[in-house]
Amino acid sequence: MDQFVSHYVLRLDAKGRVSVPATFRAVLARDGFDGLYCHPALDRPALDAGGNALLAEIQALITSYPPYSEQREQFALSLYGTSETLKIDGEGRVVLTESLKAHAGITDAATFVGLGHKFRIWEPGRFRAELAEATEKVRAFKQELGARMAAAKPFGARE
Amino acid sequence: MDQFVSHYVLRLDAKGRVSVPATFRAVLARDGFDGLYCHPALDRPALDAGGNALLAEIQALITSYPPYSEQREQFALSLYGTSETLKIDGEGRVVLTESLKAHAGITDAATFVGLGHKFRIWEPGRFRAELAEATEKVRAFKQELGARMAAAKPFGARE
DNA sequence: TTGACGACCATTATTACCCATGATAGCCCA
DNA sequence: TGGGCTATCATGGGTAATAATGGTCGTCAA
Repeated sequence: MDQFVSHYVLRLDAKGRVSVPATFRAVLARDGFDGLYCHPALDRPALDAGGNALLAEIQALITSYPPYSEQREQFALSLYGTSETLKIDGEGRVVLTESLKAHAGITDAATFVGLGHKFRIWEPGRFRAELAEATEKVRAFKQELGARMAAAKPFGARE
Repeated sequence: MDQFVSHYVLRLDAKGRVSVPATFRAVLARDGFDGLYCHPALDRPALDAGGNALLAEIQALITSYPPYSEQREQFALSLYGTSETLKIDGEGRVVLTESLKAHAGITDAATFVGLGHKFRIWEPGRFRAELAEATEKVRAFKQELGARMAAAKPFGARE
């Protein structure tokens, strides 16, 4: 598997260390990124984290705006400027910086959530609320979902 | 056969392991997926499971929404975030996580139901009820279908 | 010199891996 | 065509490996 899936709740120890889930570490290793790239999510009290795939996505977003444009400067600042490259120790743990923890409201535990090419880190209580809300909205979309899938692929299509 | 068909009731052992039906394992092997991709069904107390075909379907759904859109983030969260990639042991068994079992109400037995490119896992009692209800609806629908076909075309017409 | 950080080592619970058994179904051969 | 033989499957259990977590001890820098 080369995607981040599932979610895990892990605790921070007295030194602020928290284990990156072993399955996520395996994806990072395959991705070839040494360490963990991490930055505050743009519009949520959570952290985006990942490896080269996440970096590439950010780069694509920034370079989609012309050089020296306001948007480009602002995206570069708020993404690159707030990013951290965290070291992963021999046991697979990282130490989140104070500003990262503050943004997400993380104190003694963190929920790691796979989103495919990247994953997100939440304060567990906030994550439960976010998941409940997203699940609710996704259910409401179910009708549209059927229509979209029919348009995207012919019936019975397989890979 | 490269499709999941038929249904099987299998028991969980004391360690929470349950055998994936041998015929389903054969389909997974052909599909090339190592393990079992599994997530709670969106609008049913059951689990969707499968291999690359299911993963590709989910990926197609998510990427059908524009990057950074709210809908894409919500689908990614409620699908990837709640998914698990379960390992299949040497005897063809998996252990369902607590959250998966809770969603489906599975305790000591599970019904595996083939749905073509994926299959569904139910608590056996709930599955019987679901099947009865579906059968009822299909009967009603078939009557309507017969009436529509009769009205639309002469006898013996084919495409 | 004190506090933060990195490199190790320790512990425990869970998980993955291995072997064993009973039942069943398919097969071969008389 | 009946009878046994064998392969496969579901199931059960023991053990080794791994993950998460906690702690210790230097080292470097403020």
